[in-house]
This record gives sequence, structure tokens and C-alpha cells, in this order.
Amino acid sequence: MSRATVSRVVNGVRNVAPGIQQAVRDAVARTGYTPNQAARSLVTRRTGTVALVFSATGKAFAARVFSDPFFGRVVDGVLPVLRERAIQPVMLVAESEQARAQLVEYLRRGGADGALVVPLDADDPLPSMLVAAGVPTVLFGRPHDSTRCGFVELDNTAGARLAAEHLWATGRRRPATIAAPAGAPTARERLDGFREAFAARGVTSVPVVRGRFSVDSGRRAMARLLKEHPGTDAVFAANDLMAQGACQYLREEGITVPGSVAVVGFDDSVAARRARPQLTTVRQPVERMAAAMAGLLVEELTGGRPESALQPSEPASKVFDPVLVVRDST
Amino acid sequence: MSRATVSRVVNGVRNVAPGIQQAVRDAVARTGYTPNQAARSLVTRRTGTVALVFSATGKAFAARVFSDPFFGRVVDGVLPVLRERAIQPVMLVAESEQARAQLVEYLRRGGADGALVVPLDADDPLPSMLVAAGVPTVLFGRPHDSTRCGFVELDNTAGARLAAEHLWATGRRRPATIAAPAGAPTARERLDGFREAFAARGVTSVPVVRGRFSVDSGRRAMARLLKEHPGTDAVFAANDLMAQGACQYLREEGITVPGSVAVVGFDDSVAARRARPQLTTVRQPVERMAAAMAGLLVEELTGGRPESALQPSEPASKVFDPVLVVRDST
DNA sequence: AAGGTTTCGGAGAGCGCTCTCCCACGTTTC
DNA sequence: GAAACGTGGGAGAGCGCTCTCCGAAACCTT
Repeated sequence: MSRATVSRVVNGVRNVAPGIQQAVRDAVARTGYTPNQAARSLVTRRTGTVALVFSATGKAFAARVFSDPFFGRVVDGVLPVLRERAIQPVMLVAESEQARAQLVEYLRRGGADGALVVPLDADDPLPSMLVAAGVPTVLFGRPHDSTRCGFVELDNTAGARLAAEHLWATGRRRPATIAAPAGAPTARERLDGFREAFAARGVTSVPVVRGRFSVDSGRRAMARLLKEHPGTDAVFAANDLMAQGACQYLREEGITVPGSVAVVGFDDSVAARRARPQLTTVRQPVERMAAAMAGLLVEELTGGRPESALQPSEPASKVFDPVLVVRDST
Repeated sequence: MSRATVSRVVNGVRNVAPGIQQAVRDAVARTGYTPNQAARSLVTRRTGTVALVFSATGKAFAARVFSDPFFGRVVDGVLPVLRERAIQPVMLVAESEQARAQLVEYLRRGGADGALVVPLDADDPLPSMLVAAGVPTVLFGRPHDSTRCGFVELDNTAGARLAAEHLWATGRRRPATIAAPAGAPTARERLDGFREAFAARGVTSVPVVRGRFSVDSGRRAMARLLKEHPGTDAVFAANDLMAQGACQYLREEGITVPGSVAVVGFDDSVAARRARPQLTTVRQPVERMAAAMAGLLVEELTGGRPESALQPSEPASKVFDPVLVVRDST
């Protein structure tokens, strides 16, 4: 019997007479034959594998990933989508610059068919490196630079609006915001959405102080805010860490939260629960977003979207609605 | 220029004239050439990849893995060892029976050169499946059955002795133990080590109640213990979850911990910190063990130990010393 | 019954590497 | 100066699959 026939049976293409089919299956079972993945990949140019990449350089990398439930939620969202299509999910981590380079090389060489990237830091260079290397890539979060690749993202404007409406409904009339560095597009949307929502209700002047996404920068921003705008009764921060910092500072100054000043964060990360008081914040539907991210990549890989070489189609993306989680800080 | 020469340069074997070498390098850099991994693997029978497998079926899998710092510590231990040798670490998860089958198939086909397996459950069938499939495997923890593969493990007897000596030193003279199901060899060692240590000090009768590693079974075991041996002033449980259960029961019965009864757990898992009072427990040097686990596999893969086909060498293993972590329950 | 059509299996190329041979050339040795 | 040696580079096989082509057999059609 020829190799071709065996190949046909194993891969289930074309018709093979049932008798022969059975014979092949029996032989496979009897001899414990397993096709060689490398040989198969060599000709199909596919590995049947998709990489889920967690990327962040800096110390305590693993501790960061393996203590924040966020990543577990991403995994939970991605796995079923890939399993269903018999794609093997492999998780890769880029915990250092060296690791990042190794990882890009690995994927360039065809270690996996595509990559789902979850960047922990806004300015992560990995996505653009992968795209430049020709690796099909979909991101969790919009690329911070002009990298052209698919992504899923939260509707930041809507999230900010949610926060604003909540503060308005609880009687706050003198809000301020702790924004993010000017570069980040997501952070900018959060700021805009918040201001627009208040503007629509007649509050046109909303002070802004920029932070840098860290707890400490949140403290400093709050200090400045309090000095320059003493009447502030509500603070909306572009992420939970800065909100946490703001709470810390307020507490130290003897200003009650939410009594005198209400604080709203963004992300619903662990920081939101760790903060005292626990933060009211805006949550992303992480599992659904992760599932969609996997879906986009699979679609790209199976060539759902026919693509001309001259004008590659715009990368697909999907936007999700946020949910407001009310806790003790408002 | 021939393919052979290029191959020689890229892989750095044999002498190639410096001039030609440079020419090749330039050409590689200029054209952005990347060797095809599949083709290379096909002939070398190596992928340059090692799988780190987290295995446990049951609900909330990802939540379990991504909230317990234990796994982060394992990753932290494994990564440097592999990076150093330019081996690409890929993390695989077996979160269901289907996933487990897929994973075994993936590795059988040569998806990775070997597997480092961290079983979450004592009776995980994955290790034996991998060994049966001919995948080089090293375990975190001794195999529960007769699976012949390398592993790293804690010196359980020494750990139990540590617990016993600590209880003795703090004046406890009427200890009892909550052991594990009869099958588990590690749990048995913990029991034996504890009893021997007390026997050496003249306390020959140490009551034993068996639990099943869960919080709930710990509660029930504690209840029985208290009924049958009311004078007990110390309890040593074979893992933290059972110790936590014991604490819960004691508290409910109005018995103070550690006032009336001292409790010692094992593992130093998250449960130890979550319990009230926080548990005194026995900790594994996880990072070092994980690094050693990776080292054993690398050694096996690079054929450090010449192995006759007729009589395969005994799988390598390594035993580590435990550390006692004293908290509030003793 | 002869031609056309479909179905099923085999032959063989080729995926992109590595690696063993072998040859050409330059260097040493007696 | 000829034989022995060493060194650098090419030719070409072959890793284990998939997949296209082709031919043989079985099935219809007129």
C-alpha cells in the first residue's frame, strides 16, 4: 500500500474505499504509527499551532502574570476557541529583551502559525516586531504605534462615559481626571469620553493632570489636583493603579473616600480590590475579548478574508462594551 | 554558493573561510533569510523546544493556575535554564481530557523535544501517557504510579520532621495527624517522618485520620480527631488545604488556634496565607526544584547519560530540603 | 457493446534543510 | 620535486510527509 493512500486516510481527504480505510486505520492502531509533524509542516507550511504570548520585560515577570487573574481569564477565553478547531495552543512568555528576540525568531521560523499577543506594557515593541517579521498577529488592546495588525479592544469612550454618568448620578459636580501620557490612544479616549459626558450635563471645565500609569504617579497627580483645584469632589483615573495612588494620598491627607471625594478607576485589575477602599472601576469583558481575539486570528489564518498582495486588507478588529463595577470608592 | 556552505555558517560547524563566512552573514542580513524550522527539524529530529506542561482537569483550571503564585515560581525557575541553552520554552496546558489527548498527540508528533510536567492532582494520568508515548519527561513531584521517568521532589520525611520538631519545641506533647489517602507515596512519607520524630522523643502513639487533600475532608478529619482524641494539642496535616479545614472546624467549635491546638500544614500554598490564622507550614524551594527539573530534562535530551537500549538507565531524580515557615497557627 | 464518466489507488516530485562524502587546492615533509 | 597531509567548498542524498498527476477499474449511457 502506498504512502499516498495512508496520507489520504489520515487526513480524511478524497474518497478511499471503506475497506482500505479500515485496513489503514487498523495498521495505524496496531503499529502505533504517528505522523511526523516536522515533515508535515514542511509541505503544508502549517504547524497547527497558535502562540499565546505574554509580553513584558522587567523584574518579577512571572510573579506578575501568575498572580493577576487577568491572564487566567485571557487563557480561559482563548482555549475553547482553539481547541474547537483542533489548534494546539502554546503559551510563550517574553520576560526579557533576549527572550523577546528568541521568541520573534522562533515564530519567524514557523514555530507557530500565528500569535495572540497580550502586551502588559503600553509601549511594548513586540507587536511591531512580529508584524515586521511577517507573523500573523492579533493583539489584546490597540497597538500603541502604527503597527498594522488585528486587535480587540474595549470601547474606552463608553467606559469613561459610564464612569461619568455614575459620578453624576451620585451627585458629584466637580470632577477631575488623572489622565495618561499623551501618547497612549486608549488613555486619550478615556479622557475624552469622560469630559464629553460631563460637558453634556453642563460641566464644561474638568481639570486634567497627567500620570504615568503607576501608583506613585497617581499619588503625585492627586496631590497636584488637590492643590490646584481644592473643590474637587470626584476623580476619574485612566487606570486602577493611578486610582489606587489617588486614594492613598487622599487618605493620608485625611480626606475621606468616598465621603469627600469619590474615585473611579479603570480596568478592574487586582489593584481595584487591593485598594482601600475597594475601587469602583470599569471592567473589560476579558474572556469574550480573548475569545474574539483568537477568532480573528483563526479567520486570518484560514484565509477567510481574501487579500490582495498589492493592497492588504485593513486588519480586523473588534470593540467591546465595558461594564461599571461599583465598589466602595464612590 | 552552495546551500551546504550557508548551512555550515548558520550552524557554526567546521571551518569556513572568514571571508566567505562574512559574505554569507551579509547575505542573510540583507535578504532577511530565516531557516525553516520544519525542514531543519525534519533532518535533525530536534525542535529546539521544551514544553512546560500544567496539567489538571476540572473546572476553573486557568483560574487555579493563574492565581496560585506556585506556578509563577515554577516558571521563574525553569526559564533561565532553558534560555541559557537557547531552548525555546513553550507552556502547554491540559485543562480537560480532550486537551490532554491533544497534548499527548502533539508531543508524540514531535511538537517539542521533551516535557516538564507539573501535575496539580496526585492521580494525574498525563505523566504515564507521555512516557508511554516515548516523550522524554521529567516531573515536578514523584510519579504516583510506577511510571518510569525523571522527577524532582521534596524530602517529605525531612519536612515532616521539621514540623514535628517545631511542635515539640513549642511544648506540644499530644500530636495527631491528618494523613492522605493510602495510595500517595509522598503523603505516606510525610506521615512516617512525623511519627518517627515524635517516637524518637518518646511519644509513640500518634493518632491518624485520613483525609482526601481537600478543605472539607480536613474539617471532617478534625471533627473525628477531636471526638476520638479529645486531649490533642497539635495537628499536622499532609497539605495546607486539610490544615485549613482543620482550622475552620476548630474555630467553629470555639477552640483557639494556636492557643489550645496548634496546626501545621504542608506546601506553603496560597491556602496557607488565606487561612485564619495564617498557617505554619512546610515550604518547597520551588524555583530551585524547577530549575533542577529543567536541568534533568536537558541532560536527558543532550544524551549526557549514555543509555543502552536493552537496559534503559534508571530515570534521574533529585531530592530537595524543605523549609519550615512559622506563621500564626502554632 | 462501445464509448464516456466517475472512482479509487499508485507513482513520484518536491517541501528546505543537514550532513556525509569527495574533490580541489595549498602546505608541509623527506 | 614528489608524496603525504590538511583545509575549504560543492554535489547530492535523504529526512517523512503531502499532493498533483495518471492510469486502471468500475460504473453509467446511448
